[in-house]
Amino acid sequence: MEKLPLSFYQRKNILLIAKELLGKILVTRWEGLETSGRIVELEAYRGVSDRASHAYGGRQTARNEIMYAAGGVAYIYLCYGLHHLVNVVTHEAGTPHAILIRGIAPLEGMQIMQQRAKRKKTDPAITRGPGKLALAMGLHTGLNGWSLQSNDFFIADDGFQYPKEWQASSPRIGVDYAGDDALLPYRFYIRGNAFVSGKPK
DNA sequence: GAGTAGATCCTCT
DNA sequence: GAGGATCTACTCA
Repeated sequence: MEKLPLSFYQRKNILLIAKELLGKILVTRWEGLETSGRIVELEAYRGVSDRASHAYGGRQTARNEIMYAAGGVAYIYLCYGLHHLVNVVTHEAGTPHAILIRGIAPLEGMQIMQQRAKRKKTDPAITRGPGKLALAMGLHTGLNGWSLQSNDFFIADDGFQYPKEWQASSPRIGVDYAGDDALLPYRFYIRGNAFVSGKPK
């Protein structure tokens, strides 16, 4: 299992990177507790020309500043006041591209995730959906800007690949406010996987 | 099972 | 001062 190199994130084609991230493994190791999961759903946010992106029109604020950094770091922010959402920054420095991780299939540390989620009802799908996923993996806004080359939070490749016919794309979720850009097929997911958010198809 | 209200707070206008 | 890259739980059927 190998950590993805900076060169992987710093390529310019975010849609290609997003597709290639499907099937990769997201790993965190906080305080000796390792949790990991295979990425099965994500969305691309293509910087200044994408109305759904925080950086649309070249906006640069204290919150999204990290999107302008060189690829290979995490962009984590708070949404709706209570959910932490995890993004991977891509492209070279100065171009605010990011990929939102929306769903993973747990591999290691399932019990730790359950504990972190503190669910009333037992729910196996605690890593389905961006908010829950961040909670289960122990990710929060304090980790904004974290390098994915570190040893406690990174994405790895174990050689596994989902068959091409399982990979699908669709419009993104929850971005209706973005007008025509809400229709762009920038969401990539694994067809039929239980850890993909939204209605099963 | 489907539809919806409420939570909750940071960020930008 | 408004609204958001969400989720849960409650209602009604």
